[in-house]
Amino acid sequence: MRDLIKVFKALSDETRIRILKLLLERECCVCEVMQALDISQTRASRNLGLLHDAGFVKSRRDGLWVVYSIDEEVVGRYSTSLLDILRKSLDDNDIVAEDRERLKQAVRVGPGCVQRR
Amino acid sequence: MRDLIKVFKALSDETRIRILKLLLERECCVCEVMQALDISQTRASRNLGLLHDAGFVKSRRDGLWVVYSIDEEVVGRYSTSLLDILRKSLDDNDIVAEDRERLKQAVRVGPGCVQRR
DNA sequence: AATTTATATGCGAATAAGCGCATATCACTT
DNA sequence: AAGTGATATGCGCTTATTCGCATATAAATT
Repeated sequence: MRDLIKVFKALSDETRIRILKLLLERECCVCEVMQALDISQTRASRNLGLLHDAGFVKSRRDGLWVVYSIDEEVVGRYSTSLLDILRKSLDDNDIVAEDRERLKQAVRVGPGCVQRR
Repeated sequence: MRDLIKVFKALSDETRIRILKLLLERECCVCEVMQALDISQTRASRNLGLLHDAGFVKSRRDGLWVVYSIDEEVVGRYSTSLLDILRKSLDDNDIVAEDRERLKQAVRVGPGCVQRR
Protein backbone atom coordinates (compact mmCIF):
# COMPACT_ATOMS: atom_id res chain seq x y z
CA MET A 1 0.00 0.00 0.00
CA ARG A 2 2.81 2.39 0.94
CA ASP A 3 4.42 1.86 -2.45
CA LEU A 4 1.22 2.42 -4.36
CA ILE A 5 0.60 5.65 -2.50
CA LYS A 6 4.17 6.78 -3.02
CA VAL A 7 3.65 6.25 -6.74
CA PHE A 8 0.47 8.35 -6.82
CA LYS A 9 2.06 11.03 -4.65
CA ALA A 10 4.88 11.26 -7.16
CA LEU A 11 2.32 12.05 -9.83
CA SER A 12 0.39 14.62 -7.76
CA ASP A 13 2.62 17.54 -8.58
CA GLU A 14 2.75 19.70 -11.67
CA THR A 15 6.52 19.97 -11.74
CA ARG A 16 6.91 16.21 -11.67
CA ILE A 17 4.30 15.64 -14.35
CA ARG A 18 6.11 18.13 -16.54
CA ILE A 19 9.41 16.39 -15.90
CA LEU A 20 7.95 13.01 -16.81
CA LYS A 21 6.47 14.40 -20.00
CA LEU A 22 9.92 15.72 -20.81
CA LEU A 23 11.64 12.42 -20.11
CA LEU A 24 9.11 10.67 -22.29
CA GLU A 25 10.58 12.76 -25.12
CA ARG A 26 14.17 11.89 -24.32
CA GLU A 27 16.61 11.44 -21.45
CA CYS A 28 17.79 14.61 -19.75
CA CYS A 29 20.42 15.73 -17.31
CA VAL A 30 19.42 17.95 -14.42
CA CYS A 31 20.48 21.18 -16.08
CA GLU A 32 18.45 20.39 -19.18
CA VAL A 33 15.39 19.90 -17.02
CA MET A 34 16.10 23.23 -15.33
CA GLN A 35 16.29 24.98 -18.66
CA ALA A 36 13.31 23.28 -20.24
CA LEU A 37 10.96 23.92 -17.31
CA ASP A 38 12.64 27.20 -16.36
CA ILE A 39 12.98 26.21 -12.72
CA SER A 40 15.74 26.31 -10.12
CA GLN A 41 18.45 23.69 -9.73
CA THR A 42 17.17 22.63 -6.31
CA ARG A 43 13.71 22.15 -7.63
CA ALA A 44 14.81 20.11 -10.62
CA SER A 45 17.12 17.91 -8.60
CA ARG A 46 14.68 17.33 -5.74
CA ASN A 47 11.79 16.37 -7.99
CA LEU A 48 13.94 14.12 -10.15
CA GLY A 49 15.04 12.43 -6.96
CA LEU A 50 11.44 11.94 -5.93
CA LEU A 51 10.54 10.40 -9.27
CA HIS A 52 13.57 8.14 -8.93
CA ASP A 53 12.43 7.12 -5.47
CA ALA A 54 8.97 6.28 -6.72
CA GLY A 55 10.50 4.08 -9.41
CA PHE A 56 9.54 5.98 -12.54
CA VAL A 57 13.00 7.09 -13.41
CA LYS A 58 16.55 5.77 -13.43
CA SER A 59 19.81 7.71 -13.50
CA ARG A 60 23.36 7.25 -14.66
CA ARG A 61 26.47 9.38 -14.41
CA ASP A 62 27.90 10.75 -17.62
CA GLY A 63 30.98 12.65 -16.63
CA LEU A 64 29.93 15.78 -14.84
CA TRP A 65 26.30 15.12 -15.54
CA VAL A 66 23.69 12.85 -14.09
CA VAL A 67 21.35 11.72 -16.81
CA TYR A 68 17.82 10.76 -15.91
CA SER A 69 15.51 8.66 -18.05
CA ILE A 70 12.24 6.80 -17.81
CA ASP A 71 12.83 3.41 -16.26
CA GLU A 72 11.30 1.14 -18.88
CA GLU A 73 11.73 -1.86 -16.63
CA VAL A 74 9.53 -0.33 -13.98
CA VAL A 75 9.08 -2.81 -11.20
CA GLY A 76 5.54 -2.37 -9.94
CA ARG A 77 2.74 -3.51 -12.20
CA TYR A 78 1.17 -0.06 -11.70
CA SER A 79 3.89 2.13 -13.08
CA THR A 80 3.75 0.90 -16.64
CA SER A 81 0.06 1.69 -17.02
CA LEU A 82 0.55 4.98 -15.26
CA LEU A 83 3.23 5.96 -17.71
CA ASP A 84 0.84 4.97 -20.49
CA ILE A 85 -1.72 7.36 -19.07
CA LEU A 86 0.88 10.11 -19.12
CA ARG A 87 1.93 9.24 -22.64
CA LYS A 88 -1.63 9.72 -23.80
CA SER A 89 -2.22 12.90 -21.78
CA LEU A 90 -1.35 16.55 -21.96
CA ASP A 91 0.35 16.56 -25.33
CA ASP A 92 -1.88 19.48 -26.23
CA ASN A 93 -1.21 21.26 -22.94
CA ASP A 94 0.36 24.70 -23.37
CA ILE A 95 2.86 24.44 -20.56
CA VAL A 96 3.97 21.00 -21.66
CA ALA A 97 4.35 22.22 -25.22
CA GLU A 98 6.48 25.17 -24.10
CA ASP A 99 8.66 22.87 -22.02
CA ARG A 100 9.16 20.70 -25.08
CA GLU A 101 10.20 23.70 -27.14
CA ARG A 102 12.63 24.98 -24.54
CA LEU A 103 14.14 21.53 -24.27
CA LYS A 104 15.23 21.84 -27.88
CA GLN A 105 17.18 24.96 -26.99
CA ALA A 106 18.69 23.47 -23.84
CA VAL A 107 22.46 23.19 -23.84
CA ARG A 108 24.28 20.62 -21.80
CA VAL A 109 27.79 21.81 -22.46
CA GLY A 110 28.40 25.51 -22.21
CA PRO A 111 29.59 28.14 -19.80
CA GLY A 112 27.54 28.03 -16.64
CA CYS A 113 24.24 26.51 -17.65
CA VAL A 114 23.51 26.28 -13.95
CA GLN A 115 25.03 29.53 -12.71
CA ARG A 116 23.05 31.59 -15.18
CA ARG A 117 19.90 31.36 -13.13
CA MET B 1 -3.37 19.48 -16.04
CA ARG B 2 -5.18 20.60 -12.88
CA ASP B 3 -7.71 17.82 -13.33
CA LEU B 4 -5.12 15.15 -13.86
CA ILE B 5 -3.27 16.23 -10.74
CA LYS B 6 -6.49 16.35 -8.75
CA VAL B 7 -7.11 12.76 -9.78
CA PHE B 8 -3.68 11.60 -8.65
CA LYS B 9 -3.96 13.58 -5.41
CA ALA B 10 -7.21 11.81 -4.69
CA LEU B 11 -5.35 8.52 -4.90
CA SER B 12 -2.40 9.60 -2.75
CA ASP B 13 -4.03 8.85 0.56
CA GLU B 14 -4.47 5.57 2.36
CA THR B 15 -7.95 6.34 3.61
CA ARG B 16 -9.18 7.12 0.11
CA ILE B 17 -7.57 4.04 -1.42
CA ARG B 18 -9.28 1.94 1.24
CA ILE B 19 -12.60 3.60 0.51
CA LEU B 20 -12.25 2.97 -3.21
CA LYS B 21 -11.38 -0.67 -2.62
CA LEU B 22 -14.52 -0.87 -0.51
CA LEU B 23 -16.71 0.74 -3.13
CA LEU B 24 -15.31 -1.64 -5.72
CA GLU B 25 -16.94 -4.36 -3.63
CA ARG B 26 -20.30 -2.65 -3.43
CA GLU B 27 -21.92 0.75 -2.92
CA CYS B 28 -21.86 2.11 0.62
CA CYS B 29 -23.42 4.85 2.66
CA VAL B 30 -21.19 7.02 4.83
CA CYS B 31 -21.88 5.13 8.03
CA GLU B 32 -20.97 1.83 6.40
CA VAL B 33 -17.66 3.30 5.33
CA MET B 34 -17.12 4.51 8.90
CA GLN B 35 -17.76 1.08 10.28
CA ALA B 36 -15.78 -0.84 7.69
CA LEU B 37 -12.66 1.34 7.98
CA ASP B 38 -13.22 2.08 11.67
CA ILE B 39 -12.83 5.82 11.18
CA SER B 40 -14.71 8.92 12.29
CA GLN B 41 -17.76 10.35 10.55
CA THR B 42 -15.93 13.52 9.56
CA ARG B 43 -13.10 11.57 8.04
CA ALA B 44 -15.40 9.29 6.06
CA SER B 45 -17.54 12.13 4.77
CA ARG B 46 -14.65 14.39 3.87
CA ASN B 47 -12.75 11.76 1.95
CA LEU B 48 -15.85 10.56 0.13
CA GLY B 49 -16.44 14.16 -0.84
CA LEU B 50 -12.91 14.39 -2.17
CA LEU B 51 -13.30 11.24 -4.24
CA HIS B 52 -16.55 12.63 -5.56
CA ASP B 53 -14.82 15.86 -6.48
CA ALA B 54 -12.09 14.02 -8.34
CA GLY B 55 -14.74 12.14 -10.30
CA PHE B 56 -14.23 8.61 -9.07
CA VAL B 57 -17.45 8.38 -7.18
CA LYS B 58 -21.07 9.39 -7.50
CA SER B 59 -23.70 9.72 -4.80
CA ARG B 60 -27.45 9.48 -4.41
CA ARG B 61 -29.81 10.05 -1.52
CA ASP B 62 -31.66 7.05 -0.18
CA GLY B 63 -33.85 8.38 2.59
CA LEU B 64 -31.67 9.30 5.49
CA TRP B 65 -28.60 7.96 3.83
CA VAL B 66 -26.31 9.15 1.11
CA VAL B 67 -25.09 6.20 -0.88
CA TYR B 68 -21.76 6.44 -2.65
CA SER B 69 -20.66 4.23 -5.50
CA ILE B 70 -17.96 4.01 -8.14
CA ASP B 71 -18.89 6.20 -11.06
CA GLU B 72 -18.66 3.76 -13.94
CA GLU B 73 -19.18 6.52 -16.45
CA VAL B 74 -16.08 8.32 -15.30
CA VAL B 75 -15.49 11.35 -17.43
CA GLY B 76 -11.74 11.66 -17.83
CA ARG B 77 -9.97 9.07 -19.95
CA TYR B 78 -7.60 8.55 -17.03
CA SER B 79 -9.97 7.48 -14.34
CA THR B 80 -11.07 4.23 -15.93
CA SER B 81 -7.56 2.87 -16.21
CA LEU B 82 -6.77 4.12 -12.72
CA LEU B 83 -9.71 2.22 -11.33
CA ASP B 84 -8.44 -0.82 -13.21
CA ILE B 85 -5.13 -0.46 -11.45
CA LEU B 86 -6.93 -0.37 -8.13
CA ARG B 87 -9.05 -3.34 -9.07
CA LYS B 88 -5.92 -5.38 -9.67
CA SER B 89 -4.11 -4.14 -6.59
CA LEU B 90 -4.11 -4.70 -2.87
CA ASP B 91 -6.60 -7.54 -2.74
CA ASP B 92 -4.08 -9.42 -0.63
CA ASN B 93 -3.39 -6.42 1.59
CA ASP B 94 -4.17 -7.04 5.28
CA ILE B 95 -5.83 -3.72 5.97
CA VAL B 96 -7.97 -3.93 2.87
CA ALA B 97 -8.98 -7.48 3.77
CA GLU B 98 -9.99 -6.41 7.28
CA ASP B 99 -11.99 -3.53 5.86
CA ARG B 100 -13.78 -5.97 3.60
CA GLU B 101 -14.60 -8.23 6.54
CA ARG B 102 -15.91 -5.40 8.68
CA LEU B 103 -18.03 -4.21 5.80
CA LYS B 104 -19.92 -7.50 6.00
CA GLN B 105 -20.79 -6.73 9.62
CA ALA B 106 -21.71 -3.13 8.93
CA VAL B 107 -25.32 -2.22 9.64
CA ARG B 108 -27.08 0.57 7.88
CA VAL B 109 -30.28 0.45 9.82
CA GLY B 110 -29.96 0.20 13.56
CA PRO B 111 -29.83 2.30 16.66
CA GLY B 112 -27.16 4.95 16.35
CA CYS B 113 -24.64 3.53 13.92
CA VAL B 114 -23.03 6.94 13.94
CA GLN B 115 -23.45 7.91 17.59
CA ARG B 116 -21.72 4.77 18.78
CA ARG B 117 -18.32 6.16 17.90
C1' DA C 1 46.00 20.13 -5.28
C1' DA C 2 43.41 23.92 -6.62
C1' DT C 3 39.62 25.41 -9.59
C1' DT C 4 35.53 24.90 -12.19
C1' DT C 5 31.10 22.87 -13.20
C1' DA C 6 27.11 19.85 -12.12
C1' DT C 7 24.33 17.74 -8.80
C1' DA C 8 22.69 16.67 -4.00
C1' DT C 9 21.22 17.96 0.59
C1' DG C 10 20.46 20.22 5.52
C1' DC C 11 17.75 23.79 7.21
C1' DG C 12 14.09 27.01 7.55
C1' DA C 13 9.88 29.41 5.78
C1' DA C 14 5.53 29.30 3.37
C1' DT C 15 1.74 26.71 2.00
C1' DA C 16 -1.33 22.79 1.83
C1' DA C 17 -3.44 18.36 3.60
C1' DG C 18 -5.73 15.67 7.01
C1' DC C 19 -8.75 15.46 10.73
C1' DG C 20 -11.22 16.24 15.24
C1' DC C 21 -14.63 19.06 17.55
C1' DA C 22 -18.65 21.42 17.41
C1' DT C 23 -22.46 22.59 14.81
C1' DA C 24 -25.32 23.05 10.71
C1' DT C 25 -28.28 20.85 7.29
C1' DC C 26 -31.34 17.53 5.60
C1' DA C 27 -34.72 13.69 5.66
C1' DC C 28 -37.75 11.04 8.04
C1' DT C 29 -40.88 9.98 12.18
C1' DT C 30 -44.15 10.99 15.71
C1' DA D 1 -43.38 21.40 14.73
C1' DA D 2 -40.50 18.93 17.59
C1' DG D 3 -37.39 15.11 17.80
C1' DT D 4 -34.18 11.74 15.96
C1' DG D 5 -30.67 9.99 12.99
C1' DA D 6 -27.33 10.61 8.96
C1' DT D 7 -24.36 13.54 6.55
C1' DA D 8 -21.86 17.97 5.56
C1' DT D 9 -19.02 21.82 6.90
C1' DG D 10 -16.56 25.99 9.41
C1' DC D 11 -12.76 26.48 12.41
C1' DG D 12 -8.46 25.48 14.36
C1' DC D 13 -4.61 22.42 15.20
C1' DT D 14 -1.06 19.21 13.65
C1' DT D 15 1.68 17.29 10.27
C1' DA D 16 3.45 16.99 5.50
C1' DT D 17 5.02 19.15 1.06
C1' DT D 18 7.39 22.27 -1.63
C1' DC D 19 11.17 25.09 -2.45
C1' DG D 20 14.82 28.65 -1.85
C1' DC D 21 19.26 29.64 0.23
C1' DA D 22 23.52 28.19 1.43
C1' DT D 23 26.61 24.61 1.37
C1' DA D 24 28.35 19.93 0.56
C1' DT D 25 29.76 16.35 -2.62
C1' DA D 26 31.52 14.63 -6.98
C1' DA D 27 33.84 14.56 -11.44
C1' DA D 28 36.68 16.77 -14.61
C1' DT D 29 40.31 20.23 -15.89
C1' DT D 30 44.38 23.01 -15.11
